[in-house]
Amino acid sequence: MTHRAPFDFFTRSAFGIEPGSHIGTQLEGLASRIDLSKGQTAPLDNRSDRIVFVASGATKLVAQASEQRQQIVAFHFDGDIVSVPADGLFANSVTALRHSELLVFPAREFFDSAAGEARIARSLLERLPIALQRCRDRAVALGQGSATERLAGFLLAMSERIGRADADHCELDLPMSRKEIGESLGLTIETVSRQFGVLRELGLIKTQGRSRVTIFDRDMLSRKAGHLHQTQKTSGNPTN
Amino acid sequence: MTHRAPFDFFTRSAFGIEPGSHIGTQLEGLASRIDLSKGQTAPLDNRSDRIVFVASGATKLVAQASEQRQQIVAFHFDGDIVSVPADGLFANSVTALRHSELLVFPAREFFDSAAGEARIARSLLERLPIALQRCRDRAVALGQGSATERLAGFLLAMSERIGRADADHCELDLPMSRKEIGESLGLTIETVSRQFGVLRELGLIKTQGRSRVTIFDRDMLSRKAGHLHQTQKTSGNPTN
DNA sequence: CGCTTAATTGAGAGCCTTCAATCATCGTGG
DNA sequence: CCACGATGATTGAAGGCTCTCAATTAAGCG
Repeated sequence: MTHRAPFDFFTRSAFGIEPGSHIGTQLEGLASRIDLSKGQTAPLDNRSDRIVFVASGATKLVAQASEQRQQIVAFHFDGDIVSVPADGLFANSVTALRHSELLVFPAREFFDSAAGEARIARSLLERLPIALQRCRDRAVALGQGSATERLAGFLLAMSERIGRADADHCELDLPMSRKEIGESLGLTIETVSRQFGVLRELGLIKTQGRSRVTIFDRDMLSRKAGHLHQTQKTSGNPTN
Repeated sequence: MTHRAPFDFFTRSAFGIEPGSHIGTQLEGLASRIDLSKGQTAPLDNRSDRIVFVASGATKLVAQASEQRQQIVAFHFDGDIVSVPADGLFANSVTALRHSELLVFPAREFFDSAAGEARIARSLLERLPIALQRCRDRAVALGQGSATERLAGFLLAMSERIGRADADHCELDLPMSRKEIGESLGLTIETVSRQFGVLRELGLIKTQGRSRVTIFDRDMLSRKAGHLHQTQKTSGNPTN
């Protein structure tokens, strides 16, 4: 990738605008390009909000309360846009799970520019509620779900984002360690490992090596995750 | 309030635009006005996303996995904008904690209109990341925090949104029951009650009746919540 | 003032965590 | 290509925190 390839990918893939357009150059002026190798943390100024575009790679967004206690708030992959707030209740940071290329924007200026361009604004208004919904689903899982349910839900979510569906079963190469899965689900390494064992013995998944997971029965896994199913969906409420 | 007062309040307070403007009428055409009394659930069509504006009152956004298991995803108050997705992993609903006036928009059309109006787009791009951040903070609390930490964090968050700060201490009238607090924090009624007791015996709060809470020591409460404090904030990282 | 519902308090059970040890994986060097 | 070492993952046993079940007390409304 040349030095400006990430930005072109950004404008095109994220917003469907051609590089070189007025708004494109405007946004490019705001961007800082960052290259992270595995395990590196992006040097973000935590005094104001940032918008980070993951051009390639895989990253984790980490919230840190104390030195010892940290939680992974979200994982992000190629083409994802991440909203990274200034430190609030917790300190936030973006760390690469593998080599990643990022574009970093100051949030305020980015939104100022984006708001004036209908196409970009529309795209952001499309993406942000999705991120919000992902976060809510996670919050529900963290609040209500058992360890097994959390891991089942995690595997399903990951398979939808980075899985390779192959007929009935689905292959998955997890770019994160058990420790990181645990930090994302609010569980310990050991519990995560035990739950992998549970799902394995139920015949729902197979694991090969540290990162390869094969999902045999998506539907049953979804049931184990405590997710809503067709039969139990609230029947259409006509008003509105 | 007259029948169109909520909408005028909506355009003005949420976006700073005057009623009667082109975009104002356009949005008004999309809106359905809903009046909910305490305990009532908004009759939302769960087949597509909605945007709900809480003109007055207090509401809870509930995610329901099964009949028995439901979690409160967020509370909303006067002037809040709520993004209510179509049923995904869980079914979503909006229920009034007390009498509330809502404006309901179909999300797609709402965003289509909003994207073309820089002022509105900018305002939404301001609000959505805040909602996202609130959700993330909750997710961290649910994933990592003990029962005491969760309640402490909850009380702080509520005091910031609906508390009356009075010199050193802060008074709070909680519009939700212990059950609803529990459903929001992923705890049982009993545990919530016990944690109120813990915070009370620590001298951090006082409770009067079912809903009145007085916070004596915000700072200590914040510490109990496991939140980041000035002394432990990561020192400014200059790059970017 | 009495009744209904919500909140508090107590005792025991279950799930996850913690601590500890063993095993597997994978990158490295021979 | 294999052996080796380091790190990550798995497995086991004991303890703690929250949940469950049950009873009592308090609050708020008619």
